[in-house]
Order: sequence, then structure tokens, then C-alpha cells
Amino acid sequence: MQHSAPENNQKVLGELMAAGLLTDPATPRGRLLQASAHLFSSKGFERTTVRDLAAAVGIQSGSIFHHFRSKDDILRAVMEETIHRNTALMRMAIEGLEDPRERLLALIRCELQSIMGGTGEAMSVLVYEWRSLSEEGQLLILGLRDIYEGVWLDVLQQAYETGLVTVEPFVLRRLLTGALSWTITWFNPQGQMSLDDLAEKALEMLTCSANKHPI
Amino acid sequence: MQHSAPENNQKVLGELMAAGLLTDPATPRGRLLQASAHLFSSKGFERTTVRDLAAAVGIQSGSIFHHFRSKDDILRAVMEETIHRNTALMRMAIEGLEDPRERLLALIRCELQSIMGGTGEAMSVLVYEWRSLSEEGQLLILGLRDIYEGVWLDVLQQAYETGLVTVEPFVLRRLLTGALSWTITWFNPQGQMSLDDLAEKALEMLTCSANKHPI
Amino acid sequence: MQHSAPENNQKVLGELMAAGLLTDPATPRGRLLQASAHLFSSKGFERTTVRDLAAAVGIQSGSIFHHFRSKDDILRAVMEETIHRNTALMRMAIEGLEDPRERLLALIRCELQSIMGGTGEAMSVLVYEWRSLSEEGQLLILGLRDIYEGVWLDVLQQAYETGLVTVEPFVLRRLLTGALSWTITWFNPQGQMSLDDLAEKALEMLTCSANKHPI
Amino acid sequence: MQHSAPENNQKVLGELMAAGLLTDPATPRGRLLQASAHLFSSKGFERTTVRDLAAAVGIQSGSIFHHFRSKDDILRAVMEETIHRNTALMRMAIEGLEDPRERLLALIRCELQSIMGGTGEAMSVLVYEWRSLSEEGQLLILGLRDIYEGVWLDVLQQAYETGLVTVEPFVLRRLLTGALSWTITWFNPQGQMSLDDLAEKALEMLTCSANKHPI
DNA sequence: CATGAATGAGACTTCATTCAT
DNA sequence: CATGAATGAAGTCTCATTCAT
Repeated sequence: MQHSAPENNQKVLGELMAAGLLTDPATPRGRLLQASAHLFSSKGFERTTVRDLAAAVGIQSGSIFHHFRSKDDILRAVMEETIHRNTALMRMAIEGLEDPRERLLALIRCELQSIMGGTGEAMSVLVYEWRSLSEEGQLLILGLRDIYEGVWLDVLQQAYETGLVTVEPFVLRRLLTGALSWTITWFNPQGQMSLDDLAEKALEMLTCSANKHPI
Repeated sequence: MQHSAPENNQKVLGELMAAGLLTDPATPRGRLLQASAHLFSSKGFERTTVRDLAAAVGIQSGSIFHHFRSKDDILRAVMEETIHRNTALMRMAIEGLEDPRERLLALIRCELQSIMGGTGEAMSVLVYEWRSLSEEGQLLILGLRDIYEGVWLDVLQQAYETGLVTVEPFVLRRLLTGALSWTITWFNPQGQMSLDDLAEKALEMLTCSANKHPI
Repeated sequence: MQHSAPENNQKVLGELMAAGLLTDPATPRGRLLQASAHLFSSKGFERTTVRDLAAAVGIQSGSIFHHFRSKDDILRAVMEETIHRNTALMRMAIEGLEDPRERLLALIRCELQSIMGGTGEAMSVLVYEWRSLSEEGQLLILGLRDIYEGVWLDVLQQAYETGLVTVEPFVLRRLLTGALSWTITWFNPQGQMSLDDLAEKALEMLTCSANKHPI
Repeated sequence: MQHSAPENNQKVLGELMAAGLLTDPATPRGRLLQASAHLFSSKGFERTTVRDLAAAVGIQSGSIFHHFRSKDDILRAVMEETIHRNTALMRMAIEGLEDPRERLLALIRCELQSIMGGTGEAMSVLVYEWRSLSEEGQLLILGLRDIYEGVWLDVLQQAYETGLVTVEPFVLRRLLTGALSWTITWFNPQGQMSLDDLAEKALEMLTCSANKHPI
């Protein structure tokens, strides 16, 4: 049931918090992560100073280091939590859906929300600031990323097998990753085209939509 | 004639050099631009120091500033020349082609080469380091970018009108920009899949060609 | 009362500090300003490096920028505080004096002390490093300068009207500015001639006092 | 005869050139010195780059060093020639004059012309850029300076003995040096007050003018 | 836990000077 | 003599990080 999503989301995210995989946005650490995700996403990691981060949550720059060991540590945490959150959200989104097309659309919509959403769901950071992460950080995140990508590959594999898409899942997912994350640079959620419209168009690009909407 | 491309490319690029729009890679300035494109592309603009750039061409850091006013100026020049070069290459690539599918494939292949090519054809810099460019620089490049994108939109419009693609050119181009530029992070030209294979797959994603060209 | 000057000075300068127009020399910022005034005065602004300034107060060069935005900002602050301090000191010096000659002598003595004094009263910086100040800085200081010069012009006007001097106040003040500020290059306060002697001679130059006070 | 001054000046300066003490302004070296005097005077030595100097005479920066060993050498030469020229001009100016007042006025007028004159007669450089000169340079110039100042002291001594001025020559000269050189910062030769007017006023300041223009 | 002054390495940039052409 | 690319030392300034309070 699509309409029950928000409540379910809250519940699942709450479980992640309880498990220590996600930080409560009500805590200083949580506010810091949220602000960091936003700033890293909009200005880029290198161009964001710890003073920017501190100012964004109303503390002094020195206090940042009571919550995180280093700036790099903040980036790592943002990415880690983003993956945890989005993996959970994606699983929720396809839960109960059977139709390959609907499942694929759900994932696309979910990822677009993660990219565009201003509430710390900073998928774009994960994509565009990857190189800014230290090597240790990259190794740490890589494992989580595989789990996240596993969800995608499952759904794409199903779509491939049913003929909905014709490009192999592995390649298709990577092309799609680029296509979706790039939307942050040009898509305006307040514009004429809604985020759902955009998701539909992205799906249309992947699938042979000509069959579905014959002219 | 596809086989005559290399020679023609040389000729056209030579003309651009003569017009002052492109720097001869044999000159110090040209070598610097090439090295910069490579480093900006692989490490990112902010993480590349002017000492890195100087070392890459075997000069001292201070000598950089005989050729460029500032580090930002180098980025601007890399972008500017990249657009000039790629606009010319794209026009060459579709010259004489009539079939919408072939034309679209040619553009995709051309852009992929620009993204992956290590010889200063740093399309990815243009895409990923955009925010690193100063505002004045951005304004300067924007005009050129429109010309470049104009070529794309023409070809996509034709594909749209003939039913080859079903997503509007404007949106489709932006999704494609992301998909193609992102390939730099994962595609290995020396791997099993060739760059031409990749181009075919990207086209297939857009057009659902499987239905039209059944195997 | 001449003998009460030192105490009054302390009081008035204390008020300026309370008003935020003067920095307490006991604070790091105050020590920095004092050292800067001294170095700018003795070596010149351009030949003084921020490392010199830092070394003079025993901190690292980077720490300077916690107190001032830029080197130019330091110069601006030195000038600003110098004007505030000296305007106050001049007003104090002529307070209660009626005789035009005594008033003029008081101002001259006061300015000489400001020029020669090593405790941040760097009038000479204001005069000789003016061109080193950025244009914005110059505009900022100009207003304050007018107030300071206003005190001088009042006293000179009175001297002019009473026939004590015969050159118009406007021209005379400028000639005097040069004459007095230049003393920093040749006058030795520890030498035979005292600072008060020098003030007397300067006054004598202006007023041809010999005729009025025959020996 | 005042009206014969220009011709005489030419002749004497020509002799200095022949003696190698002055460089012909028609030569590259001469043009360079003239431009340097002008730029040092208006922008200051430190803020004037060798590129500025080169540009001012239409050559490349590297070519400067065929004429001078270093930038410091240029400053030294400017000062040296300025003293030679002005010593000669001053001697010419008082030649044949007997009256102490006329002699003093002649010197003042002469020095003002040297300060304001745009043709390399950069007395102000000598005064304001003194600290920029290397120590060796300062030693070299000091001797010449004494000769120049000797002319002044002679005239001031005579004025002192005749009661025209009442301050000792030594002190008076130094006060006057400051007063006159500072005029470069505020006096506009194209303004209402002519340079001769200014000279008169400066003299009036020094002498007991009240006697001459009784109210 | 929070503060904010201090650190110090390192960034970009300038500029007098050299030297092969 | 002139050029102009190259040098390299030194300049100002930034910023992640530390630590005494």
C-alpha cells in the first residue's frame, strides 16, 4: 500500500536508529550530519569548511571534533548513514510489489527522492564526493554499497529476464546511476515537472516505452 | 565515410588551432592544458595543486603563471577548449549521416571518447568540476555550452520526431549527460567491453532497439 | 592643568576602549596592533611581513588571521585607532587653554609625541603608509581624518585671526604635517634637544616668535 | 637674471651628462630612469614592479637588466642623478643673488619644482623611498646628500645670521625638508595656487612675514 | 561537552632575476 | 642588445585540527 509508506518509513528508520546505524536528527550529531549532507551536496566537500558546518548548526568549529574525529570522518558517516537509510527505504518501496515495471519505477522514484531530498538523504554526496573520501573510508563504504546495489541488481535482473529492459543489469545500473545522480544539477522539484514525472520519464528511457504508449 | 575520420579530425582541429580556439599540444601551454585536464579529471580540481600541474609538465610552480593568470583560469581554458574541440568532433562525426539512429550513435560514441580519452579531451572535467569554476568563468563557458548542446538537441529532436526515442529531447539529453559522464568512474576501455560496445548499449537503453532490431 | 594630563589621558583612553574605538594593549589584538604600528613605522608596511608581525608578538603567522582579516586590515586598524587616540589626546591637550600660542604649541607637542612615541601612537604610519592602504581602507579613514584635522584647523584659524601666523590655516597645516611627520626620520628623543624643545622650535618657525619674545 | 635660467640650466645639465653624472634622457637608460622616477614617486618603490618599469618605456622586463644590475640599482641611480641634477639646479638658482630672502625663496622654489616636476626630477623619491634603498646604496647616496644639503645650510645660515629666520639652520632645514616633500601628496600644480605662490607661502612660514605685510 | 585562540602545514600567487635564443 | 620563458624564494592567506579554560 503506497499510502502507508510514510508511517512504515518512520518505523523502519526508527529501527535503524535503535540499531545504531542511523543517528537521530534531533541530536547534535544528527543535526551535524544533516547539515553536512546538505552542504557537501550543494557546495562540494572540499569547498565546505568545518567552520561552515559549525555555523550551519550554530556551534563553534572546535566543537565539531567532539562528535567526529575528522572532517573525513563526517563525510564517511554521511555516506554510511545515507546508504543504510536508502537501502532500507528502497526495500520498503518494493515491498509487496510484484510487477517488474512497478518495482523498477519504485526504485527510481526512491533514489530520486534521496538525491533531491534536503533532509540529509544525500545520495548525491555518495556519488559525487566519492573521491574526496580517504582510502580507508572508501573501503569501509564499499561493502555497504554492494548491499545497496544488490537491491538494484535484483530488480534489474528481473526486468531483464522479463524483457522489460534489454541492456544487462550491470551496465544498465551504472548508466542509470549517472543519469539519476546528475539530476541534482538541473532538476527543480518546484518546477513544472514533478519528481514522479521525472521518475516516469527515466523509466521510459530504460524500457521500451514505445510499446506502452503507442502513438 | 567513417574510415576517413582520423584524417578529417586532424584537419578540423588544426583549423581550430589556427583560429586560436585550441592550443597546440606541442607548446608549453598546450602540454599544461593537457596535463591539467588529466589531473582535474582524475583527482578533481580542488585536490590538484598547481605544484601537481607544474610537476606533471616538468616546470616549476611559479612558471605556471606565465601561461595562465590563475588556477581558475586554467580550469576555464580546459573547459573552453574541451567544448570547442568536442563541438567540432561531434559535427564531424554526424557529417554525412542521415539515419537518426546512426547519428545518435555517433554522438554517443563521440562523447564517450571525449570522456575517456586521456589526451585533453576532458569532457568529464566540464561536467564534474563545473562548481569549481568561478562565476565569471561559468558565465563565459555557458554560451559555448549552449552551442555544444544545440548539436545534441538537434539530433535528439530528429530521433524524437521519428519515434526512435519517446522522452522529450530536453529531459533525455540531461539524463544521458549524467549517464555518459559517469562512465569515467567505472568503465575500463581496456576491459572486455569496448567503447563502441558501450556506446551501443547506451543507445539501446535510450531506444529500446531490441524490439526494432530483433536478434 | 598640565600636571594632571597623564591621569586624564588614562581616563579618556579608557573610555575609548570601553567604546570599542581602541583596543586594550593587554589583549593579543592590542599587542599585535602595537607591534604592527611599530614595525610599519620603522620598516614600512610593504617591507613588514606577516611573519614579522607574528614573531614580534610571539605567535605563528597563521594566528594573525584570527584577529584580522588581512594584512591590509591591520594597517587600517592601526590608522583608525591612531586617529581616535590622537584626536582624543589633542582635545585633552588644548582643554582649558585660551592663549592661541599655547594652544598651538600644545597641538604640536601632542603630534610630535604621537609621531615619536613607540607605544602604538604611530602617527607616522598614518602619514607615510597612506598609499599602502587599500582604497576601501582609505575611504574609511578619510572621514576620521577630517575630524582630527578639524581640531588643527580650529586652532590654526584662531592663530591666523589673532595674527600669530600669517599663512592661511589650510596651507599651513599641510606644510606643518610634512614638517612634523618627517621628524621621525631624524629626531632622536634621547639626544640633546628634547621633544619639547623641538616643539618650541617648530612653533617658532611658524610664528616668528623672535619678534614677540625678544631675547 | 631670472629669465636666462632655462638656457643656463640646459648648459649645466649638459655638462653633468658629459661628466657621466647624468644620463641623457634620449637614451634607453635615460628614459628608464625618468619613468622609474615617476613611478617610484607616484606608486612607491615596492609597489612598482620591474614589469611596470619595462612597460612604461616599451620594453620587456628582462631587458631592464641590460641597463641596471638590479631594481635596487635603479633606485640608487634615480637618487644619485636626482641629487646631482638638483644640486646643480640649486646652485644655478642662487647664482648672482645676494639678498638672503631671495636666495632662500630661490631654493624653496627650486626644490618644489624638483618634487613636483614630472621629468625625472624626483626629489620626493629621494625622501620617501630612502628606506627602500639597500644599505650599500644608502651609504653611496649619503655623501652626495651632504653636498646638496650643504647648499641649503649655507643659505639658511646666512638667513639666520641676518635675522631672517630665528630657528637654527640645522633644525630648520629638516623641518623644511618634511614640509616641502610632503607637498607632493596634496599640492596640485594645475590648481588655483601656483607653485610660485606655494613657495612664497612656505617662505612666509619660515620668516617673520608679519614684518613684511603689516596688516 | 563547549569554546575559541592558536597552530602549522600547505595552498595560490608574485616578482626580481637569469639565460638560451 | 632584446626577448620572454623559466626560475625559485618569498609573500599572503586558508583551514583542519588541538587544547587549555
